[in-house]
Amino acid sequence: MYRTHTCGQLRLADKGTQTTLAGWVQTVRKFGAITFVDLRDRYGITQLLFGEELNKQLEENPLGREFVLQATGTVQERSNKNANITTGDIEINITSYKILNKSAVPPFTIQDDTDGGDDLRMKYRFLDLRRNAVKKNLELRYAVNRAARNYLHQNNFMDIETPFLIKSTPEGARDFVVPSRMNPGQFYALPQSPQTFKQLLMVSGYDRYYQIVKCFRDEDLRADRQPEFTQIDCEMCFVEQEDILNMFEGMIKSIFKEVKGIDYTETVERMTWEDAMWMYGNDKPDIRFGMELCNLKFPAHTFLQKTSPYPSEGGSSASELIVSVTEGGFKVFDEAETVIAIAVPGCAEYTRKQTDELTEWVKRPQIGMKGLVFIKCNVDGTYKSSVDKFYSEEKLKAIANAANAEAGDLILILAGTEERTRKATSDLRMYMADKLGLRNKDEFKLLWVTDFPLFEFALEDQDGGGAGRWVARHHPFTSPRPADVDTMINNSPKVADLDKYLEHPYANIKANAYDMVLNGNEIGGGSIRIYQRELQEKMFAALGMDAEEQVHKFGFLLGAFEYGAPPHGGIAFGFDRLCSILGGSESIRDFIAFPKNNAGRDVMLDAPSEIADKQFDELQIKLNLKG
RNA sequence: GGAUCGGUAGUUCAGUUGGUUAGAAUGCCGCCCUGUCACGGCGGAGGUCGCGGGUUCGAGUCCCGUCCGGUCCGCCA
Repeated sequence: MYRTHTCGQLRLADKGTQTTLAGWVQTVRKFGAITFVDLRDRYGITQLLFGEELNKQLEENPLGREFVLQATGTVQERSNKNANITTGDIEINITSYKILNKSAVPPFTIQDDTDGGDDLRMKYRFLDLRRNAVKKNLELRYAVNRAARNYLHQNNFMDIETPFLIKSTPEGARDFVVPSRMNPGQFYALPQSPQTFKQLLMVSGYDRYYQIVKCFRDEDLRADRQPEFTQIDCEMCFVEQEDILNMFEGMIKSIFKEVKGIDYTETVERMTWEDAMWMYGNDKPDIRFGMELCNLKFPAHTFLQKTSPYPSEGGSSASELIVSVTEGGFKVFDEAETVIAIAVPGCAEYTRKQTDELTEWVKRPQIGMKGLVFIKCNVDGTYKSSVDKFYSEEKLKAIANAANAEAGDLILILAGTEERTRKATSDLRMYMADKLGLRNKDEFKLLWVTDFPLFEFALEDQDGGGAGRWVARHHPFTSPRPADVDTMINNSPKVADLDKYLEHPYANIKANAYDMVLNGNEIGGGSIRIYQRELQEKMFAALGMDAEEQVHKFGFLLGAFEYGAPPHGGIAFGFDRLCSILGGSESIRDFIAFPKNNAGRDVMLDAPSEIADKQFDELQIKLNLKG
């Protein structure tokens, strides 16, 4: 037997117990005739005391950091206790020990505040995983996994595995492909999600399915994006959107309760995609704080005209103004497609240096604005702006009112083309919220965003000269809202005038789809699916697939829909991202045991790598590298 | 595909206007120390300044290229 207890187990109540521990040497503190050793395992750290005799043995055979040690002795009370660790009241008076294995000097310290950089830690990930900080993240991940499984099991969901070697259907993200030796010249694809399989399982009558499953996408990475990632993938039969939303906000609340001890009792807020874009400029708004967008000027885009929470005063067809900003002779506003303001609380005292810094921030290429207009709403009721010579104090006050600004607030205004300005204002809102500490990582706020557009129109040539086509915003199996089904069936997807694609009936079709948003992050998304062959064919056709291609790519699904496919829908949660948000981290890599770097490489394995000529021969594949 | 920041001791970093032998902390090695827990004291070793080229009397420092890493945009149904 290697051990009788773990290094996190023994307490003062165990005084006098004979024990054998096994673990890794964290530190060695030598004091002439006695030596203290901190022994670490997964469960904690226990102090070992080597007395005079054993100390002599240690001098002949010294211990080093990360040596694997087995030690036997008696639990005794410490004369100086350490309140920082759970075993701090006791130590083990060692009577015998054995070095089970030596260790090279590790390239960085195995401590919470390690001296190792990310690069080095990833190369020696097996050492990094010994650190408490990383271990806690993996423990949290396992807790989320358990909580999700418990909830889904209690609600009759059944875990069914689906294949990883499947068919390539390059609709959305790029597929990772795997050559088939037995079928030369042919390739499997790794699943971007088990989407079609879970729908087939619904056709098969497994009315509540789930899987915590790896998915693969061959796209460029980010701090919160990995080429292989894990989803909590779910599907249900005989449900409407409402049923799904209720079931899965239940799951998230259950996870909050079990993992974080948080009673999330309030109803999860809901918002249409149009409202989200209008009020936050973003389809995954962080609603823990205000600073909603104030739309001072905007083009006649469809989504803006319908749900404006600020009813326009009369309004022309080109732009509807809450407060006219086109009367002051300020060219930037006069010529802009869109002008949007936000009121930043309590920042009216910003200095010239600080406002200049904000201007530089919005001018960065990633944001891409040409400048920033500000209005200071002074505490004494006066207004001071960077456009004083164009606008009267009354006008500034009107803008401040429209933006819900209070005395002491700083109004920031961006102007430019619709899409860019809306996104930039949204980014600026998040940036200011971070600056003001309004994004507390221990505060959690959920939101359902619903009624996404079913289609997006993709111009193949950015200058507008080339062709364009409809693409599915969610995926091609998403059903339209019941109210929009007829619009879809009765209209041709053909767009005659590319400049006016927004006037095509398809641009207004909304999907029976929903995203769950947590603190400004999309943590899950799903939809009610199409389950009739006719509608699915219409959808494929709208995306530019002719009948032959449809059968070639998705014949199995269309065929299945002819044999009693039930109404169904589902959702998939980004498991890694959910864990990182619950753990208060920006990066999902911290919650993955063996992550890839931002070039998709595993720096520990040094993968991907070249393969042997023999392997190419067996696959009958030849390389044709460019450059 | 693009933007941007970084690469100097095992590690984390500093290095002035281009100028003597490239520094600090920590880790490592040796000696001392019976109550430490970030132990302490004394001493020591440790460098192809990512790589290649250029400018210069002289380059860690300036220029060009390249490789590696971080972040972001595009992309991610």
